[in-house]
Amino acid sequence: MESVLREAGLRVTRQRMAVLDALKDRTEALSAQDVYHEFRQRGESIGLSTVYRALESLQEAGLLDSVDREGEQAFRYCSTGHHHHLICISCNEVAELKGTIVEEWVDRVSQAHDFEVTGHKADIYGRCASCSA
Amino acid sequence: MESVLREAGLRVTRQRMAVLDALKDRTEALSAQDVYHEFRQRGESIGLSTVYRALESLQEAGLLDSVDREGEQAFRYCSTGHHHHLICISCNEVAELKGTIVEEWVDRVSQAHDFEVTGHKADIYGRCASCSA
DNA sequence: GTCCGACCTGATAATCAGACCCAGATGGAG
DNA sequence: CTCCATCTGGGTCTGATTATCAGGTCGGAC
Repeated sequence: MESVLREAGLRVTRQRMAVLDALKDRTEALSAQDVYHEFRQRGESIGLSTVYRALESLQEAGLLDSVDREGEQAFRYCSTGHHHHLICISCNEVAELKGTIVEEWVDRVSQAHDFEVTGHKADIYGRCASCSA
Repeated sequence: MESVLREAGLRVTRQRMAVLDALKDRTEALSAQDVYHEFRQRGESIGLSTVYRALESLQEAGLLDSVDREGEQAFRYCSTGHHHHLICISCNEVAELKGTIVEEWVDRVSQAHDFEVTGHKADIYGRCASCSA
């Protein structure tokens, strides 16, 4: 686990490991505020700024994916490689979607419009099976 | 133009017409702040809250589409009917993309995951032909 | 193991989009 | 023309995120 941080050129600090731990083995997306409050409730001390920075650098390192949530950004520990998400707006559960259909669409339309793509969003929002039951 | 507002059950006010005018005949997306400052520079008086409210109701009425911009929401006057966008991050130009490939993908994966879809995002970001030149 | 500089942390202040409030203004139905 | 539900403005509030900066710590060099 530490090695991942090292490989990303990040120092291994208690806080970064703690943030990574908070997200590892979870399939929901948590916002910086969520993570911060979880630590606080558990009595662990960490600065809010640190949580924001940790999440940002872990995302840049490719360890976390971020998903848009009404007015805030949430993060999920995801497999490497590009993919999309199925996001439950009720429990924040996020399922990964592999596949290249979306990318093919992006390539096709961007070429047709002579458009230089820098990124795309393709996520699905709704209620997961257990929440809609 | 007024009729569109009426049909949407909205009163026809100077402010709403002005906001609609500011976006009509333009292919870029403008944020509430953008619209507000445009009015101010032109010496026209309008409240910021009013701009937010006007954009929101015009969007609900289906006259405007909104696109995500780094940390803020921007609006574009679009054709009716569901579609996606090609968004230039340099000049805010937004092109409409018709087609159903994305919708088919959404249907397929949501059924496979027993997921009740409430919405999806599928927009492409980059630089338009003239900006990347 | 010790040292030191670069990087990291945390508390607080600053920012920034957007929501809220409420008194006053005004569409538009009758 | 009247009336009132709706709309407006502006000032305040909120909540997420970023900036600042002094002090702390990681880890390569020795």
